[in-house]
Amino acid sequence: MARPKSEDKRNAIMAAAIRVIAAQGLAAPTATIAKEAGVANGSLFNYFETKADLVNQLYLELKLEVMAAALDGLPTRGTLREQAFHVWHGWMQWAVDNPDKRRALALLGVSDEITPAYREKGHQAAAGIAQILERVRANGPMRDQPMPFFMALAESLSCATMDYMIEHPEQADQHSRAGFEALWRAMC
Amino acid sequence: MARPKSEDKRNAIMAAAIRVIAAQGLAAPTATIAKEAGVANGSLFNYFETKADLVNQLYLELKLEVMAAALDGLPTRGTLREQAFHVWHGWMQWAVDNPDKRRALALLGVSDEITPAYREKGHQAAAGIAQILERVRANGPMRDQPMPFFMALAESLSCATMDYMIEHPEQADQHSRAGFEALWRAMC
Amino acid sequence: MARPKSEDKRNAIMAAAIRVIAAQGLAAPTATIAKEAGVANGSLFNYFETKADLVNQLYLELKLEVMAAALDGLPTRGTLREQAFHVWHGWMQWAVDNPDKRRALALLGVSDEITPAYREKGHQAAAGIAQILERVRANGPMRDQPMPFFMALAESLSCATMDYMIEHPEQADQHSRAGFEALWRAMC
Amino acid sequence: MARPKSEDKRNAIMAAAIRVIAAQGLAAPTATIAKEAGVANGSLFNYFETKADLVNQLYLELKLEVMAAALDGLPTRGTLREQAFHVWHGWMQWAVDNPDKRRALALLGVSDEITPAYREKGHQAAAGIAQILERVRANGPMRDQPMPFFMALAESLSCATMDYMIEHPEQADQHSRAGFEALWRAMC
DNA sequence: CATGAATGAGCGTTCATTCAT
DNA sequence: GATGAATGAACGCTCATTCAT
Repeated sequence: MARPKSEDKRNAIMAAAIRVIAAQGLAAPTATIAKEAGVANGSLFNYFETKADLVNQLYLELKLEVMAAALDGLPTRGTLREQAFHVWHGWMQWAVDNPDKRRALALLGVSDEITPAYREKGHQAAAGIAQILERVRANGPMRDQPMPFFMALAESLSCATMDYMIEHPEQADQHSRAGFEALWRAMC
Repeated sequence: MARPKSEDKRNAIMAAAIRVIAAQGLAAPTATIAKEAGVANGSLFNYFETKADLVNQLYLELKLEVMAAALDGLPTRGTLREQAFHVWHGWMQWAVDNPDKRRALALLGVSDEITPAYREKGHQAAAGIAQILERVRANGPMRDQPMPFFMALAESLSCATMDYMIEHPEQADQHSRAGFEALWRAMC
Repeated sequence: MARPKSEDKRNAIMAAAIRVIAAQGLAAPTATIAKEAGVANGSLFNYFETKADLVNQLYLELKLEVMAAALDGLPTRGTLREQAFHVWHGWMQWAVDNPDKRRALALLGVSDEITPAYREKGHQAAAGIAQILERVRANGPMRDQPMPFFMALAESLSCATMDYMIEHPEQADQHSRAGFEALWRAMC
Repeated sequence: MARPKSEDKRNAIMAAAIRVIAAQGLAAPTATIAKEAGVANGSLFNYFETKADLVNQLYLELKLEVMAAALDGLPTRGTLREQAFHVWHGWMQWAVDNPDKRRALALLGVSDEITPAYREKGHQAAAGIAQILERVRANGPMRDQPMPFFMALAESLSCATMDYMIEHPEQADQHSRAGFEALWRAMC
C-alpha cells in the first residue's frame, strides 16, 4: 500500500514554513522550507499543490489555532468582562509562546496570496470571539458602530499589544493587562 | 550624484512606486515602476542605488508626509483634546485622500526591507506627535506604561480606523469621530 | 520478469498510452498514462523499464498491428493490383477505425526516442507488404530506384491519404480510392 | 539610446534554435539554444516572449524560406510542367542544402506548439505554390478531388523524397528527378 | 507484484542590476 | 545623464524513476 502520505510530514512542512516565513518573509523559497522540513524540494508539492496553496492552508491553520487558544477553557458562567479577559489572555499567551506563528500570521494576514475564500473561512473561525465582542459592543458607547469596525479596532489593539509583548517579554504580563484595560475602556 | 539632475524625475519615480506598490505589493518589478513613471528601466537606478534604497526612501517620505498632514495647522492654543483631535483628523483625512499612499505605507511598515536606520528616522519624524501623546499619557490611566507601548496602541487604533474608512468611505467622517472617541477613552 | 504476471495490465497500459499520447503528444507524463490505465504510477515501471522502453514497444506493436490489418485476408490468387489494393484498403480502414493509434504511431515514427533496433524491427514487420511492393516496382517506371526510396514514397502517400480521411470521414471511401489510384499511377 | 536590439542577435538565436532542435528535438532546453547562440539564458526572452513564441516564429520563418526557395526564379513563360519542376527542384535543393532546417521544420510541422494562427500564416505563404498545383490538378485525373487533399498528397511525396535525398546525398539529383516523375504521373 | 510517496535534476521564466551606446 | 538590451542567479514547479510498505 506504499508509504502512506504522512500527517507528520505535512506538519513538518507547515512547521518549517512558519519558521522560515517568520525569518525571511513570504518571499522565502519553497526549497528553503522543504530543506528546513527535512524533505526534498519536490516532496513539498506532494502535500501542497502550489506555494499559494501552502500559505493559504497555513493561514487558516494558524487562525484556527489562535481562536482555539483564545476560547479554550472559557468560563461560560463568568461575567462578560471575565470572559473577554479570558479570550484576551489566551490570545496574548499564544502569541508570546509562539512568536514565529504570530509573525507568520501577521505576514499572511496582509498578503494578497490569501484568497477571498480562505479569508472568509478565517473570519468564520473567529465566530466564537465575535459573539463575545458583540455583547460587549451592544451595551457600550460604540453600540451604534458597525460590528466589523468594532472588531477591527479590537483586533488592532490586541495585535499591537502582543507585538509589543513579544519584543519586551520581561514585562509581558503587565502589558497584557494594560492592553486589556485600554481595550475595555475604549469599548465599554 | 547625491542630488541628481531632475528632481522631477525622482518624484515621478516615487509617485509611480506608490501606485504600483499599492496595486501589486512590494514584489512589484522595478521595471513596472519605471514604466509607470515614464522613465527607462535603468534610469531608476540613477536615482536609487537599489530597489531596497527606493523603498526605504519611499517609506521615510511617506512617514514625513503623514506627520506633516497631521500637524499642519495645529491649534497651539487649544486644549489637549482639541490638539489631539486635530492630529487624528489630519491623519484620517490624509489616508482617505491618499489611499494608495496609505496602502503603500502599510506594506512598507511591515516589510523587512526597511533598515533599522530608516525605521529610526521614521520614528524621529513622529516626534511632533509623540509630544502631544506624551502629554495625553502623563495624566491618564496609562501613565505607568512605557511610551513606545502607548504609541503602538494609539497607532494601531488610528490605522484600523483609517483602513475601515477607506473601505467604507460613505460614513468616513462618522467613523473617524468614533475611532477618536475610542482612543480617547482608552488613553485618558 | 520478462513475462510479467498480468498480461491484461500490460495491455491496459499500452491502450492508455495510445489514448494519452494521441491526445497530448509524447511529452505526456507517465503518471497520466498510468492513471488512464487504472494502475499506480510506479506499477507502469514493473511492465516497462523506462518510458523510452514503453514507447519503443508501443511503436513496434502498432507497426505489427497495421501490417496485420493490411495483410489480413490477402487474396493470394488475385492480380497484383487486387492484392495491392487489398493492402491499401486494409491500411486505410485500420487508420479510420483507430484514429488514436494512427496518431500515436505518426508521433512515434518521427520521435527520436525510437532506437535503431526497434526501427529495424518495425521495418522487418513490413516484409509482407514489401514483397508486394517489390513486385509492383519491378515492372514499373521506378524499377531503377532503390527499394527503400520506393517504399518511402508509397508510405508517404498512404499516410497522407489516411490522415486526410481521418479529418474528413464523410467521404473516406472515395478518398481512399483516389489515393490508391494516385499511388498506382505513380508506381506503375 | 542604449544598445539597440540587434537583428543579428535575433538571427543568431533563430539559427541556434534550428541547429539545436534539429539535433535534440523540440524538447531542447532554451538554455541550450541560448548558449549555442552565444547569448545569456535570459537574453533569449528579450527576443521571444516564450519558448512557444520562438518556435512559432521559427516555423513561419522556415515556411517562408522554403516557399521563397521554391518560387525563386520561376520561369513564368515555361510550360506548366517546367514550372512545377522548377518549384520541386528549388524545394529539394533547399532541403539538401539545409538539412537542419528541413528537420526542424518537419518537427515543427507536427508539433502542437504551433498555434492555429501561425499555421494559417504558413498556409498563406504557400499560396504561390498552390496556384501552380491548382492548374496541375484542374486538368488531371484528380480534378474531382478537393484541393487540400491534392496538396497533401503532393507535399507528402516531396517530403518523402527530400528526406530520402538527405539521407542518401550521393544520388540526390537522380532521386529528385525520380520523385518528380512519380508525382507527375500521380497527378496528371 | 502493487502501490503511491519520495526524490532531485531540470525546465521555462523573471527580474534586479549592469553597461554599451 | 538617459536608455533599454544583456546578464545570470534564482524561483516555482514537473516528472521519470526509486523504494518503503
